[in-house]
Amino acid sequence: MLTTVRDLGAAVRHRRREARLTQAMLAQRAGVSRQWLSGFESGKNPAVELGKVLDVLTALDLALELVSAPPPETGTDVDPFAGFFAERT
Amino acid sequence: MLTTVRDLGAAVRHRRREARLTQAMLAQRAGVSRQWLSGFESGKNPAVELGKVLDVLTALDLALELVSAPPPETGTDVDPFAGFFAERT
DNA sequence: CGAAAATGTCGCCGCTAGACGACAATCCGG
DNA sequence: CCGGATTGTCGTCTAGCGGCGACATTTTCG
Repeated sequence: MLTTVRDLGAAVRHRRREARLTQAMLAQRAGVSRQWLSGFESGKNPAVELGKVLDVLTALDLALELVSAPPPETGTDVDPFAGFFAERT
Repeated sequence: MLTTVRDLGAAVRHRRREARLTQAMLAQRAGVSRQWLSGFESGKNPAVELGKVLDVLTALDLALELVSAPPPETGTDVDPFAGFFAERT
């Protein structure tokens, strides 16, 4: 489950290597700069443009799925409609 | 399967409404501006920052998964989670 | 129907991601 | 150990994202 930019970057790197592609190759296929890809895979920039990321994923024949994340709260709540009480800080 | 910023935005909007949150509320919880959220849900900006998007997803108890996307050619891949959210036609 | 809430949109502006070129640092095979 | 390939990083510059405030529009509900 991917919740951070770092996770996503690492996953991409893993996948790229499986596909035996260099950063330069993938970058070109995805239409981004090699340097950008380098930084993204390292996850050092939390503000990477989503569009570019998706371009890279596409170039790797990958896509995203939305999954419900484990609520911080305890237990086994299988409640899709959870969270109707306002949490305020 | 989410391959575009638009899809992601639409999914977020859907989810937000299910959670009975206004843009303002969600925006605040996620630490983004209301206007930004408005634009993101409309998918009009392909260059939204991934970090902010992830913040919003987290605020909605959602996360991302990487799935292999069917290459234009080749066989039909199985994706168990297809249609998790309503697809915009 | 009318008022309030929710959402969309505009202009202005600061900030920084990203492109590019160049170079250092690694990695890796022969 | 050496040479090429791969990757990381550093400047510089530009474009455009995002925050904010204000207003228009749409939706909701009494």
